[in-house]
Amino acid sequence: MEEVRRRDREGTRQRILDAARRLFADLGYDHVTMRLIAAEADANIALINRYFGSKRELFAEVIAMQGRFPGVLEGPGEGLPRRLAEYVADRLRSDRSSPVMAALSRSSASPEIHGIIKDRVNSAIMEPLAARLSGEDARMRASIATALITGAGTLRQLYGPEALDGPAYEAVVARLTRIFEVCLEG
Amino acid sequence: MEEVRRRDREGTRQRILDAARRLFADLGYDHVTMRLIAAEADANIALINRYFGSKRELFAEVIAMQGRFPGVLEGPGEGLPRRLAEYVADRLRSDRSSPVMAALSRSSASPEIHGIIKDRVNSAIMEPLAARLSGEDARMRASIATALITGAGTLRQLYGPEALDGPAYEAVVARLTRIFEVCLEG
DNA sequence: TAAGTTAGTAGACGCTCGTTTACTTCGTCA
DNA sequence: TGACGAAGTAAACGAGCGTCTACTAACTTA
Repeated sequence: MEEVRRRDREGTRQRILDAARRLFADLGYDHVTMRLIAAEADANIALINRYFGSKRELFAEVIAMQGRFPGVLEGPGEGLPRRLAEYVADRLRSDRSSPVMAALSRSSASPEIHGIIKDRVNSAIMEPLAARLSGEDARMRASIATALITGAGTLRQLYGPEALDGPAYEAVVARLTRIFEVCLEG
Repeated sequence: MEEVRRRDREGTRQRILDAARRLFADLGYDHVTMRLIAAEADANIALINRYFGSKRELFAEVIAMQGRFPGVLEGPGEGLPRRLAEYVADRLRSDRSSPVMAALSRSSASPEIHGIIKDRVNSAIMEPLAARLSGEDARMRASIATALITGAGTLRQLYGPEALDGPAYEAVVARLTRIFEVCLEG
């Protein structure tokens, strides 16, 4: 009954990348082991380092994949607080929406990859957000918004999908929209 | 020149506890090793488990120590947003103010201590904060405030003490105060 | 079909982790 | 003074980690 494995370099590479993205998002950098990635990808552990060099470089490649977040920053400026609010509310109830952001906030305490995370937060959130803001202290306001976004991830991790299960989705979005308005206005 | 160590059970226990509090706040649960705690406390590694049982139980004892945060929630209700804003602004510039909170947000991805952290966030922040709020969705508003507080810790960890070094301290506090007002009002 | 390239595999390497055991030394009190 | 309890110590345990090497077997090409 043993299935004979077909050789497929690109396919195997992709399976490893997919498994790593899922696991890093769920568990964070430290708690994902090479053997766990290999098992989840149904691939041999030695192939991970052959295709990606090291665990650190694999994480860097996962993080470099664009998540959904860039979509939030596009579009008209007036709807930005609302789109940020929807993004945060989505993250709070179902996690799967942005695995890259989840991996970022779950791995921020690992010194080995600190630079990778900092660069990605800078280039994907902080800088594009600050560039959209006018008035003084644009970077400060962008930082507070970033804190709220990442904090939502931590909260979700702590309490699970039912972190905010009481109120209706629309009430959460409305509250967050007003907060982001106050946060971002010049 | 070798100093002869005096036997001092309580003193050694306290040195271990202090070292653990510092290290857990700086590095998070996973990246603090028993040997690191022993070296920082200038104590033998075997004494840690003799006095505290295990690394996990030592962490629980560190977390159970009351930090400065309860002071924020006391006092008149009208000044609450301002006090929360000052607390968050303090955390963003100098870290030492609340080691327990720092340890919490830096260890939130460790499944081994998930229950400890969740219980502490609940009893020290979420529930007392929600109890102070009137109107509907008190818990939702408390959760958003908690997300902002913990997110500030993550930001601080990512960017260091200069996370918000541009603007004046007062400007940061003013902005955060307005955000917490919008966040908490019924 | 034979030779060469390369995807895939098994297993070990050196290291660090939390924890534990066996032991030594200090201090106290009969 | 001598015995005993306890504080402190050194070293090892087994397990898990990321990484690497030697090997097998599938596909390609001449």
